[in-house]
Amino acid sequence: MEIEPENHDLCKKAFVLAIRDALAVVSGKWKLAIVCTLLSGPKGFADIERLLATISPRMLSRELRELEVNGTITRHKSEPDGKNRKYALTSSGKKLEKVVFILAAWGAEHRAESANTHQ
Amino acid sequence: MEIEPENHDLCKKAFVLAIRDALAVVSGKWKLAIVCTLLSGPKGFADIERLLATISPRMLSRELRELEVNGTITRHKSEPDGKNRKYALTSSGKKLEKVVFILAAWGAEHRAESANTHQ
DNA sequence: CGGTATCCTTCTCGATACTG
DNA sequence: CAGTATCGAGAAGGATACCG
Repeated sequence: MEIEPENHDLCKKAFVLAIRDALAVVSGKWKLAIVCTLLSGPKGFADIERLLATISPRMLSRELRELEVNGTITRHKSEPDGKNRKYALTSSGKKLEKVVFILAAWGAEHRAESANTHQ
Repeated sequence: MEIEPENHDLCKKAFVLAIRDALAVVSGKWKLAIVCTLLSGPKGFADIERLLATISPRMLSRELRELEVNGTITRHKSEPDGKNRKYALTSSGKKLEKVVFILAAWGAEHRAESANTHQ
């Protein structure tokens, strides 16, 4: 992922693809929130549901499925026999922590800056 | 923006607000792309339209307005008399460059990692 | 506990045509 | 050049109820 500064065209194919991949995870009302809950370790459906408080089971189910499909989390049975499942971040998913922090840092700074006569 | 590692609850109010602010800019099909085109300097409507190639004037107009409202870009007349306008990043908008790169870097890594039997 | 099924509303985005 | 107006399709999201 090298981008030459003088090349104004950040719309290079690889760059655009990368951005799109990232946004596929980052966009969606609950995906990042779910990732955040999993940063502290694997969780069950009900755990996440409780942490997010206002999410409906339908949405949680859908978002989990999408995160699983795109390789951000895994779903596995916690007991060999059991019905209990746990969701956990993949190695790639764990690396989202950095992204989340950068995003939040910018968001906070942006909010502060906009507060002062938006300039 | 300090977050204690042992505190699993990244759903803290300030953190969530920051994330939401960031996503308000980052989400939307064209917003980040527009920001990318402006990283190399102020541009006119038609310039951006041409760089993004497939965007409709309606969407460009809307996305520009939203970015302006949320303090990411400014719109100003380039000539004192003129009708020509230029869009430019605010200082806060310029700082998005870092975010974009981190996002793209993660996206590229994620894509590569998912390619290998998704683990 | 860990989800699905159904239904409905709203928001997003694109196409196309037109304006000062 | 720099947009706005209108329309319509489809995706996103929520409420609620129910299932193994």
